[in-house]
Amino acid sequence: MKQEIPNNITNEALEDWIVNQVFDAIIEHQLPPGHKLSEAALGKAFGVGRMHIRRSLLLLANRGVVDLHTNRGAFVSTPSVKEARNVFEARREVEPNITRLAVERASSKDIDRLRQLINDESQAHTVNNRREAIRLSGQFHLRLAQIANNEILTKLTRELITRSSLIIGIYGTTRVSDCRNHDHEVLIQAFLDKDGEKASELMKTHLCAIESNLNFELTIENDVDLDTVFSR
Amino acid sequence: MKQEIPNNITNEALEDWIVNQVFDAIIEHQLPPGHKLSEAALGKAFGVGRMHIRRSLLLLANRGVVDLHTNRGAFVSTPSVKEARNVFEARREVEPNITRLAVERASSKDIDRLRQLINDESQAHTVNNRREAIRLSGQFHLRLAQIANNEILTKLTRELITRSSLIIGIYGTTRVSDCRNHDHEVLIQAFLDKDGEKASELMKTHLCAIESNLNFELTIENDVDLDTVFSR
DNA sequence: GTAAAACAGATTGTTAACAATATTTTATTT
DNA sequence: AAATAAAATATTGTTAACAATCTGTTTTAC
Repeated sequence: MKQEIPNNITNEALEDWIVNQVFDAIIEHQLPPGHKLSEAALGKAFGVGRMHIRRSLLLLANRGVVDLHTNRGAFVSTPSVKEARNVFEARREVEPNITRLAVERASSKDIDRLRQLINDESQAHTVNNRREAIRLSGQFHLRLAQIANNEILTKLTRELITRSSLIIGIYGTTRVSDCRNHDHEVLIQAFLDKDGEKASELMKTHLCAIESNLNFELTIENDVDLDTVFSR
Repeated sequence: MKQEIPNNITNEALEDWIVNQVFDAIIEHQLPPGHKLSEAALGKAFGVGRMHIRRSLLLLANRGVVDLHTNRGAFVSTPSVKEARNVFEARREVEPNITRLAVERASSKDIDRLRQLINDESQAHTVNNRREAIRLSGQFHLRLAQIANNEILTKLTRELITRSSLIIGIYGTTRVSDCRNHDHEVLIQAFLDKDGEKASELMKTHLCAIESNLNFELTIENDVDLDTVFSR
């Protein structure tokens, strides 16, 4: 059973789409850390040639989601505890400042859309959609960078979010984003008050809270059938 | 005349090496912004197959150094004024914090190596080696992230430095890094005093100074022979 | 004479076969 | 029976040929 590729997809977007599919599967614990990603199996699962798979794997490696070993192939990355700590330290150094910028530059429409993201995330939690909740939580942080209106900062943030999502997906406890939902709401208030300093502080403690809820005990998973993972 | 490839280079490093060669050529104004990078010409210049070239171009595109257009090829990126502003805004938001961390974590040996970099940069200026001066200036900033001892922050910084170097290479006035050399020396003093706040402030003003020395009037260059550019 | 259309050339995108390397299985020896 | 060695299998890396697309030129029509 091969995955259905969306119609009218451009060549360039195809590889991005594959990248996201694989990434989501990792977040959902369907592809455990260290799992071998064979080119042939992926190609068969997605119904595309090896070339596209190889390019996608290169992009995934560039994002730190998989590790490439010469002549041995690609493996789902297993972020070390140290790397996880580094990612959150980086976020603590970067995102509070971005949040301050975002407060300065946010329109009322921006704030509305932030609120919408919070609602969607809440919804995902009530239906126990773990992947979607993690994704939306990341989207919230990414949106802040977009509001700050700086493409470079947005790209940096996206990289941090990607790594974070991987880490939370692997090491996060089930309700980790749930108990944080309130943080996002308080942050909204700081936006309404145009209080950049407050928002910056809130973001910092928010990130500390997320990190403190990680659990670094790995669960070993069994065999995986790529065709099953990528078909629905 | 094809470029000589270093002996005993591993497959993986080959593409990184090509990436750096192309990047250097762009910094040195040998490859002007907007210039078409044909796969065949590059392959011939480096004496490697198209596959390696295509992978290198993908990596360069990922770094924002070249733009890829489907069915049309790769072109040297022309950072817009807006993008240049964004890069420096991003650096102002990120690097002062990294500098503060670096001050907290720097050993006396680290400080010595920073001083060495400043000397090398000075040397490059005296012999009018523009590319080397830009590279070393970037190395100084990168070293700060390494001293902060966080691989993620180091990677983010490397991306910012890469984009910056491209921008300075294209828009920078000849003596831009020269008059900034003193800034780096003052920064060293803050390191010796273990004054993280001072260092953070100095970094911020330093970055503002660099940005204010950019000149956004493009000079149009003529034809380029890749074989000549990449051989010496 | 200008503009549109058709053609020729060149360049990129894709596929498939081949080569090199790693992994697994089998066989042999102690 | 365990460990090592050798062969078979499978996987990745590379190359080259082919297809699709674009670019520039020439031709043709108005």
